[in-house]
Amino acid sequence: MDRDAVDMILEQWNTERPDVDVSSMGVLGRLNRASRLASLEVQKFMNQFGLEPWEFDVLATLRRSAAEAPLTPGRLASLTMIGSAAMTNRVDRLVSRGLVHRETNPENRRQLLISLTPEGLALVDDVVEHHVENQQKMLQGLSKNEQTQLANLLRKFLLANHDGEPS
Amino acid sequence: MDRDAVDMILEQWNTERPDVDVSSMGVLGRLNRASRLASLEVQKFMNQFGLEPWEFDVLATLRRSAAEAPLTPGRLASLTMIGSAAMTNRVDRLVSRGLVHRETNPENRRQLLISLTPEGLALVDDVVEHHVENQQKMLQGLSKNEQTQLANLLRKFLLANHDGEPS
DNA sequence: TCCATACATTTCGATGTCGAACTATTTGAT
DNA sequence: ATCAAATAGTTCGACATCGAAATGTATGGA
Repeated sequence: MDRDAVDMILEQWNTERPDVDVSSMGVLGRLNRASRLASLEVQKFMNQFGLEPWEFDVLATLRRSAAEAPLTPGRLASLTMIGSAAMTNRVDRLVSRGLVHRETNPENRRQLLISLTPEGLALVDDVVEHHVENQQKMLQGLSKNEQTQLANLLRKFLLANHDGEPS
Repeated sequence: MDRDAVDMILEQWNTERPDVDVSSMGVLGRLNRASRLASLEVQKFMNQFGLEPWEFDVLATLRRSAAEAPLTPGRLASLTMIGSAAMTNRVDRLVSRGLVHRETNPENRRQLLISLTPEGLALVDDVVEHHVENQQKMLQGLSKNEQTQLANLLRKFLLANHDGEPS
């Protein structure tokens, strides 16, 4: 098996601090780098469609939740893992691009309900197909079996570290 | 095996768009979430030592490279995966905290050489020990064997996607 | 030797996020 | 029925990053 940049880093640590067991960096360092690398690729990909990754993130969250009650900014924020202040900003921009609707909930006038416009729906339905194709290209270095293994190990990590969003 | 948040997301997609194979999201979605989760934990951990993660990142990069020629801002930037403009800012702050030294290279006055002060060295040497302990705690949901598998799969992903920094 | 080019770093303007303070609405205890 | 507390969203100021332009230094060919 070939060596990667993290192998070099671990070697440096073992030279400088042989008393410290840095094997955990072999896992978490690669986790970090792999995620960055994938995000960069998604950025390049989305830009081809005139989208920023955060825009797709919101649109896709709305699209896949179609069966549920309409989403509020707060719920959208927690689903996309950002603060509510940032979601105000994101919704602003998506509204002015005509991709989502923002209307106050008549049954609870503290909340807003965010929904896809026909344009937003058509866009996300188109982009998501190409997006998963692009993801498959990123994963083609791993066999289908290895992909499943990787997903399972990451799930285990997530569950062990209390991942999960509030109701 | 228990279900996590990503399982729910995949299920939603399968309901809304059964024509799209979203299994790649099972891998890359978890990769993203796991990395975020780990970064948040590192943030909390570093704050206990009065450090921001980016500060530790720079100090640790300097520390583990001690055997090599001193690092320039540009090299530091590429090793820590940020732009050179951001590294100017980081070094500024670390200098004013007295943790690193910045001096022009007499042999090439375009470059600067960044080095740890005694205070910076002592700090990073202390923190890194606790840091890896904290990382081990994050990984304790996985057996030693599973940790190795995970590292190997991530390495394979990284190599397949041309990770690696310029010389 | 001169000067165009390459290189290393910094400055500048723009962007996106965060936490805290603020406004508006609802809920629940009395 | 009233009002304090809880909830939802927005505004504000601070901060770290980015890409592009600017500055300063070195190199190599004529």
